[in-house]
Amino acid sequence: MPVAAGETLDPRRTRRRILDAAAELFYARGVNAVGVNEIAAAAGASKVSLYRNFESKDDLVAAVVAERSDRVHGWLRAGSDDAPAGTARILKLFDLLAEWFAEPGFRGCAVLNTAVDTRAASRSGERDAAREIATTVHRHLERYLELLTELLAELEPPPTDADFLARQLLVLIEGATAVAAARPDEATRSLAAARAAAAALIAGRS
Amino acid sequence: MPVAAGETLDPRRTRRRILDAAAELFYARGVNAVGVNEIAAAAGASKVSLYRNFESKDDLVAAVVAERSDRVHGWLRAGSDDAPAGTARILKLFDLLAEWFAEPGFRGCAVLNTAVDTRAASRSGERDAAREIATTVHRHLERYLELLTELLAELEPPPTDADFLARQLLVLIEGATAVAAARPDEATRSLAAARAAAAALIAGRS
DNA sequence: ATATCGTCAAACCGACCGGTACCATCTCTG
DNA sequence: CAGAGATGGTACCGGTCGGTTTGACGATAT
Repeated sequence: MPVAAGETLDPRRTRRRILDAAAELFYARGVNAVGVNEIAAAAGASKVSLYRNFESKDDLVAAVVAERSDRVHGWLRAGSDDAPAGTARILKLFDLLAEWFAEPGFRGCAVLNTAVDTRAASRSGERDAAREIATTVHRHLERYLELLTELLAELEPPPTDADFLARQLLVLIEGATAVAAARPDEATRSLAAARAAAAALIAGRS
Repeated sequence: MPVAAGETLDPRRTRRRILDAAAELFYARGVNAVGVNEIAAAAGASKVSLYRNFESKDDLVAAVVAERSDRVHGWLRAGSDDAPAGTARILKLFDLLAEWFAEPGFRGCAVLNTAVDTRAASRSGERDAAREIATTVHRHLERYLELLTELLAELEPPPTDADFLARQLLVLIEGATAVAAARPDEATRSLAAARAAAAALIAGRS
């Protein structure tokens, strides 16, 4: 959820501004509750420019969620490799999430929220963009598993059931995110519980 | 997610049919993707009847989600008290969820999904119904914590940190639900991971 | 038989939806 | 300077949204 450091803020590039405005509005209010007119206005762009850069609203949604997934994972990887390898590095992920959850505009995992918003379309394979969104969601979770599996492999001794343990940690992360989104006032408590559970599971690995 | 046994199926009561139709459509496609016309048609009722029974669409949504929360918790309590008290009864919750996740129309937790669908409205306290929805979501999670705390108290010896442990189990449950909703093909695996994590946390309680 | 109640279909309302056409403007490149 | 391309403003398209109105129909109870 952090603003990526390396990206240019407003180089007057229309597509960039539209993507940023859409990401913010979609995250705050949901894909279905935000119209293209409002996105264009918030981006300081015209609707024509929006449709010159994106085939459709669904296409814009797909682009936004893909970028969001990239940013989340880039942020997690960048933020965790400071910590010493091993258990500390895994628990650092939870500390990073704690920062995010405490931010004012926190509304849960943008990727999974978008999956919920577009749940109807992404099933029966109607639109290309809808399927693209579903693919991004799948990939988002898989990248979580990849990251967790890598970090688990750094343990000494490495766990024999790294895949299974990684999935448990993923469930803890997404569970804490979902509960925290529904109860922002208890976000810190839910994340602390998840972090402690992660530590206990790692310590008791087989 | 089961059909409640004790309720009359179709006693020609209009309000009942509207609630059932709305619940099904909302769950399958999301609150924002279903219009009142479609709900009335699916219920075999007229739009006038819908608006005689509910003040607004938001009011209907609030009624649907409240009923859903009741049904879920009634189902979990009824299904778990068959199992012997102790660890088995807690793990029985995960087995019940496993059945649910395997059903064809599974789309995640209806209550949390609705919270995501209505995330914009339920914040700034605009509509009464929107706040009612937020309250139902809060209560839904609290009932989870109450149930888990009760079941944990039955352990021998009871855990000293039952509240904290209950929150960990809640995170596992909702995490597994969220991940399973995004990846129905891996729903069973995610839930198995959550169940094993729950067992480990309970076994290692302080 | 009359009155009441809930129901129905259909037309209708203003607002907004996603998406497009048209044209004036601006800014880069040559 | 000239031309090309991207941009923005505005009006517009058909369709759907949540919600209301009207008037008739069929019960049920007095």
